[in-house]
Amino acid sequence: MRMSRDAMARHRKDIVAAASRMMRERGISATSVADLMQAANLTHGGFYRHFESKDALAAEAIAAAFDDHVRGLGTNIEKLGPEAAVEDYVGDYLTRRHLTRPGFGCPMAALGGDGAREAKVVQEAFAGGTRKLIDRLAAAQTGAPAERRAAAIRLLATIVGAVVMSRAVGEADLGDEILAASRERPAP
Amino acid sequence: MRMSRDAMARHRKDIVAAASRMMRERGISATSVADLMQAANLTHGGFYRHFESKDALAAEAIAAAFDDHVRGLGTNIEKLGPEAAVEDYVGDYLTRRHLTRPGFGCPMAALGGDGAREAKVVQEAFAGGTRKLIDRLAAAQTGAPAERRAAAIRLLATIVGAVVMSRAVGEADLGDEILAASRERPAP
DNA sequence: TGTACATCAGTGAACGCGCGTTCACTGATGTAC
DNA sequence: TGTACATCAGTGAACGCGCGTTCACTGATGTAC
Repeated sequence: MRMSRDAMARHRKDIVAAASRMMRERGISATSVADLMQAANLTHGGFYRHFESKDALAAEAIAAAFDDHVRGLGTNIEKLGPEAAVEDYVGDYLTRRHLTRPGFGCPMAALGGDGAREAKVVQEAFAGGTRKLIDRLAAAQTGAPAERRAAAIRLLATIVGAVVMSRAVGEADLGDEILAASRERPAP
Repeated sequence: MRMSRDAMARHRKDIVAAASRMMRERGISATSVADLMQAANLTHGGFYRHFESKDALAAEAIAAAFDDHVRGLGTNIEKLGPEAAVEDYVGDYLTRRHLTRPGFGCPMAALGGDGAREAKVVQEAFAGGTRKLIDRLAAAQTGAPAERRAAAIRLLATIVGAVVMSRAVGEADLGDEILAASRERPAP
């Protein structure tokens, strides 16, 4: 039956939230419309009242994941100051806890590999989210202002690569070695 | 009809080579058995005379991709010496040419994201290949011997992350900025 | 070395299954009066 | 404010499609004699 506008808006958010988490856990194509609608306590038939296609939802889910991720970093910068916040961010990023809970972690580490082969609308969500994340990290960077952005990108590349590799190898010892080596940063 | 042992061995290699390239281009699950058998000039029905399952082939294809990749680096080390070879390796890695030809590039950058959700046998192939790549890079590293392995891992993480991010955003300008920033290495 | 025959690599149709998407239907919501 | 009714969010069956895997069959290969 017809739902109230409020209920519909709530359902839409539930679907995006379920997709944001489930896609980070399983990958985009391995997340079926039926599964995620069930996770949002709905049936799959109603999906197309909210989204034009699965791709359109994927784009929104990824944008939402980046927004959540960047918001966490921003909150910490306000609380701890830029230097300590970045240190915290990297420290949390390169942990076994992050490795094993991709649904709550960095969308680039969880889905960046998929992104290369996704529809343009999905890649645009990656681009927008990545810009926001780089901007935040660059603003929190110390060192010569002209170099802050490049340093932020390099830092992000290192931790994304470390988590992708650690997850791919599936071996606790090799994975931990990769995390540990990436945690040590060479003296600037 | 029955094929000679030589023909069968050739076909097996053709299948692994086709899978190694196609999986890096399309992802593991998006590469269908029928498509890759066709790429190897065979029909899909014969697949199971060679491999127990698609997962078993994926593991072999990834191991082969790492072997090719590591062999290229090793050849360069012998030709140019460790320092110049690593510089060359990183230079080639962080190029638009590498971005756009994943089928011939680093298997970790192309498939690492998929690896997190694959069967154990596939993750073992990632682990084996990653160990070989780290070993080669570490041996070619300059600086304090105790730090060489960690430095190699950090370097690898940075370039893998840079390529994953560049491919995911799909935008030439942002992608190029990520490559360029990752190319500049902070003074040691 | 020659021959009879068992083996088995490759073929192509078929299997069950899950996918994204569509659709007729239901009944509470929102609106026009 | 109350009422009649058009709208449409959600349901669940159905659609065509491609997937990994299986199987009966074919005929060249490899082997036993």
